[in-house]
Amino acid sequence: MGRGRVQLKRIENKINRQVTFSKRRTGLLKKAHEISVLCDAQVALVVFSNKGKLCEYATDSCMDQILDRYERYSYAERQLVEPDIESQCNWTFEYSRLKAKVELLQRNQRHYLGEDLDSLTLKEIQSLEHQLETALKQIRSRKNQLMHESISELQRKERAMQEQNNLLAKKIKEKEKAAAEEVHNWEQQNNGLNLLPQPLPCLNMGGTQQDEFLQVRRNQLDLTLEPLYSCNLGCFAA
Amino acid sequence: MGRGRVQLKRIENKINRQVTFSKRRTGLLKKAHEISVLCDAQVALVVFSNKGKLCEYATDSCMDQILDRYERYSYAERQLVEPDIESQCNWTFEYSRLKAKVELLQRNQRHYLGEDLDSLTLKEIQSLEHQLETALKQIRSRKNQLMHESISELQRKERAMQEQNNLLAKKIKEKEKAAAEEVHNWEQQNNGLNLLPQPLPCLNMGGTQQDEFLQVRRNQLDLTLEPLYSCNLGCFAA
DNA sequence: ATCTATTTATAAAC
DNA sequence: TGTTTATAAATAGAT
Repeated sequence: MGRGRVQLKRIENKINRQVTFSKRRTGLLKKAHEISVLCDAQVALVVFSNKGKLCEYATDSCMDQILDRYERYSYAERQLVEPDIESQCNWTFEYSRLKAKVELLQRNQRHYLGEDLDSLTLKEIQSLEHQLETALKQIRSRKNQLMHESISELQRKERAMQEQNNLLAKKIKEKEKAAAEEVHNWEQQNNGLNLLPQPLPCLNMGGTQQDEFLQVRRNQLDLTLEPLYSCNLGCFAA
Repeated sequence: MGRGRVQLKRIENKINRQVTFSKRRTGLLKKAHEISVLCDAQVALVVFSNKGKLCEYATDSCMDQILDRYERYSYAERQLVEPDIESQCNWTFEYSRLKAKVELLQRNQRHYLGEDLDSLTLKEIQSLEHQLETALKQIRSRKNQLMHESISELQRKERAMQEQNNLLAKKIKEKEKAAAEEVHNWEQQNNGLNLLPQPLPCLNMGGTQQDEFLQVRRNQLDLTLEPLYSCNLGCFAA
């Protein structure tokens, strides 16, 4: 929307990116609010600009409530078997243990994402770098594998479709031939005696009769082929 | 947008509301994705229809990460009010929520370390690769910073030590000079008369007396210098 | 789901 | 950031 068509691709010009961000953020928040009101939906929207600035919208300003609901909803999906059963007495301990674990994991995660590095020593940083390099190698290897698989699959499909196309082309030819023969029969039945005396070129015949005949023949062919073409297009469209 | 102007007010007709919801939800998700890509922003969007159906969008499919970031971001603001207050009754829920969180974090961690990749789609793998590349850039940048700091620090130390060395060298020279003068005095006091008649070369004198004297002088110097050298070495070793 | 008339959103320019 | 304007997109209502 706007004077130029827009490509879905990072805007490289920093100024433009910032301007567009600002405008679209406004639009996005507006639309979030609209759907929330119009359709009675509960919406939570969190946006971090690439500079890290936070901007949020939540229906009725209940961000936490909605995120809680979200987590409940998605945890329910993730959790097939819940543990429970822990005896009451060591819950407190278990709970704080888990809490500590979560904090540690989150700290690590931040490091894996290149955040919060100031707390690390040079040695730790180097180790982290090495870990991520190794990980990246494995990830790229897996990516390549998946891409190769995807390519093979596509090639397989391509071959299958090519075969199907050939088959369809063959069918079309057969139909054409059949139609041509039909016309031939029709010629013999209706013009047989008239045509027989003229097997040799007759230069002064004038195109009229011949042309008319060809036109009729074409119309027949067209009518015959039309359903076939439709079918073919249908196959491609599917 | 559309044939009629729209009022920002709950659509009462249930059918229309549902249809509008469906259309606008699509639009909203699209716009969330667009701003995310175009402006390099991180977006998390959660929508519950009024029937309770969940629909979500998150940049790079990292909903949990973004919500985590959000919580960290807004945690600072909340910290004043939050903690305790949970009544016992929802401990069970809290506990399983934490447990699920731990599992999720561990799963992510494995991915960040390049393990357990088979469960990811190509798209997810690519997103992971991109995340790690970004992280690695930041990590390397931090590493460089630390190394530069380290280098500067070492250079500073080097300069300081150089100065100290110069100082020490100067002291040594002074000591040498002092020692030489002492010797000179000693010569004058003890050998003054004997030496005066021999200012001219005496080829047959034999080195004994002179050599002995020099040896004594050296010992004096050595004794004087030893503690100084130790100190100096101590500085380098530190 | 598909089709349009219309309203909105927004890219570019200032 | 705010305003303007030409244009692209979204979508309300109809089918």
